[in-house]
Amino acid sequence: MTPRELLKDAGLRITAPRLAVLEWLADHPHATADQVAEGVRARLGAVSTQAVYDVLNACARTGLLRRIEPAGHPARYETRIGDNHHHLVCRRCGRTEDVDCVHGAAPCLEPSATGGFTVDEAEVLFWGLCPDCRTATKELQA
Amino acid sequence: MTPRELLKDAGLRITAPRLAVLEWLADHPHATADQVAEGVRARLGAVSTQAVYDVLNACARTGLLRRIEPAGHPARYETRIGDNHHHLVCRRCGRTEDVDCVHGAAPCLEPSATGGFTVDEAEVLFWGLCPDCRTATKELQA
DNA sequence: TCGTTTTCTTGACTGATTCCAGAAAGCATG
DNA sequence: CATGCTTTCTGGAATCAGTCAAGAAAACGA
Repeated sequence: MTPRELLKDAGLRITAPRLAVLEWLADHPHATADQVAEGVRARLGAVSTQAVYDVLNACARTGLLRRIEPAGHPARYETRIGDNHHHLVCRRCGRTEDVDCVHGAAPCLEPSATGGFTVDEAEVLFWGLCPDCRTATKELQA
Repeated sequence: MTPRELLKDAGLRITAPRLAVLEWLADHPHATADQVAEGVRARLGAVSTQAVYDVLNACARTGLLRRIEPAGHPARYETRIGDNHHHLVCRRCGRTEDVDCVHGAAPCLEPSATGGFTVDEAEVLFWGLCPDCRTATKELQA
């Protein structure tokens, strides 16, 4: 589906900032709001920060985008949705990559005891160092 | 081990704020920095916010405390460490509860492809609504 | 084309957390 | 049990990601 169709189906108005955000994000997964704003401005010229946040929030709310919020790092967004995959996050730079599920379909999706909670999502985050940061850290220590 | 011994073994100086934080947190798991500060002040009198953050960071760094940072909520701390258990977080109020691992020892600890990352932790967070917030939400809708 | 509704702009604001400089402990040593 | 070095605490300013609010501008159903 094109971004245009996606917006329409989600009941959102079709605007230049929205199209630009969705298109740019399709080519640059796991980008931060800041990076999205930069990318969108490169295409459209001036776009307010607020507009970018509005678009990201509206799309995340309607399921067009998925938001990942790794502890200690700004949120990142991706257009790959619908398949519950997980993420690999670099502790140092926040770089994020997709990880498909190991144990088949839905791993760890069932907590052993919900304590009365109504669970609607299981989030799995793998923490570590990306290749670049590993190299950088080693050099620091040497 | 007493808080005193824990600090000593970790190579941290034994100070009133540190003892108070560890003791209070042992009785109040999953507390936020704010709640910890309040609890500590109730015992010791004036303690700066900064001191509380310093203690929490120092203890988290040396492994005496575990920090949980649910997206959109302030960080929470707990003294239950060493057994890689997971958490159940309420989307609405941030209330956090422990969840033991379903699939035996280390579930989902192995991503299918690390993409060059060095993984050192697998974090699993279950999102949902706690009993109180579920009730509150229902009432709102009614 | 019009009027309603949503979205965008600008700018101020918030909440959690960190940075900084100096004062006040802790503790290994003599 | 003094001494001095080092870590920690205080107080206050600053940061950062993100939100709130009011008015202007654009979308789209009729």
